Amino acid sequence: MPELPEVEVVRRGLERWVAGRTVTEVEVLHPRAVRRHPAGGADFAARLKGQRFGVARRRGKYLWLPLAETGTSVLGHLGMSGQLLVQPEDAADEKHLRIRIRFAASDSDSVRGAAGTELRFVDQRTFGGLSLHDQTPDGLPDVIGHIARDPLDPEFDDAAFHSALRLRRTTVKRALLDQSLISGVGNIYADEALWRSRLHYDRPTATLTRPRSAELLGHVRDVMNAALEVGGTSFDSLYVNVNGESGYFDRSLDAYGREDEPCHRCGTPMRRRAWMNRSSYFCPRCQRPPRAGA
DNA sequence: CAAGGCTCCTGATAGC
DNA sequence: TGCTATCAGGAGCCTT
Repeated sequence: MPELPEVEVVRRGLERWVAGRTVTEVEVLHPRAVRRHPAGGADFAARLKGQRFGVARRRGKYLWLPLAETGTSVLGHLGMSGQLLVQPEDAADEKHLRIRIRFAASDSDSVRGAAGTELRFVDQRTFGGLSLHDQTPDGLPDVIGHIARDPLDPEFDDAAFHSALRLRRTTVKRALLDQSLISGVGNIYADEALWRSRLHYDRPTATLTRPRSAELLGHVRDVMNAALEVGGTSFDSLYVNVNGESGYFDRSLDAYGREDEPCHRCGTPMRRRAWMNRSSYFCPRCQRPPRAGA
């Protein structure tokens, strides 16, 4: 389940292996993978052919590859199970291969070690996809104008985030998952940051003091940076990191998936609650629910 | 307009 | 063994 750190790892892999390469052929193998491209798979392939990729960019969980000299970008979202893989052209197709992008083998294609490789979008559950969009003047694909800056963005405005929390009539975990308030936080890291902050997921955002929201934001950043450290190294190895598997989940989770296991802080069994068609994991002792009607 | 709920999808797993 | 039910979840879209 890729969240911001995993997507950033993928972005770095794309920067290393794909930037500067020229597309020669595009195969769309599943229509759902281009459903955000209204003109359809054939149009997507035709318009991409012959274009040269610039350096991959990211906001929250969205990433995009600007096409040099056109003012358009290939926008990608990995959804729940998406992967972008750089594979040798002769490698067997993955079971859930959805889109294949082949590159020129010309002399101008000077990405070190990338000769004979192609870019593949693989996605089991088909929540993710690729699409082509015009860019706004600030370089953002036009369809993600509503996505807020993410907490690792140097221009993220902490004070504005706090003000927005105070104004909202919602609860803290909903706010963390609201990509128009803060982007890049998914269910897993939301639970982790709330656990670290000793905040219950149902606490109304309007009750958060400035120090509390600052602490929460700090923990969100800590959790993401820790995951990035584990997954975001060694981009010289083709197969390891372009797929965004950080290995972080197995080792370092304090909340997510730990129902009935002892809280790493106080030993109380962790609980799971059905919440918004998914789960919230929390420590009933460290993360006390808000008073009814508070 | 804001808030919250529904829905898309496939594979792993549990239960009978 | 083989079937069915349940769960996982990002974010666009719809309803209230």
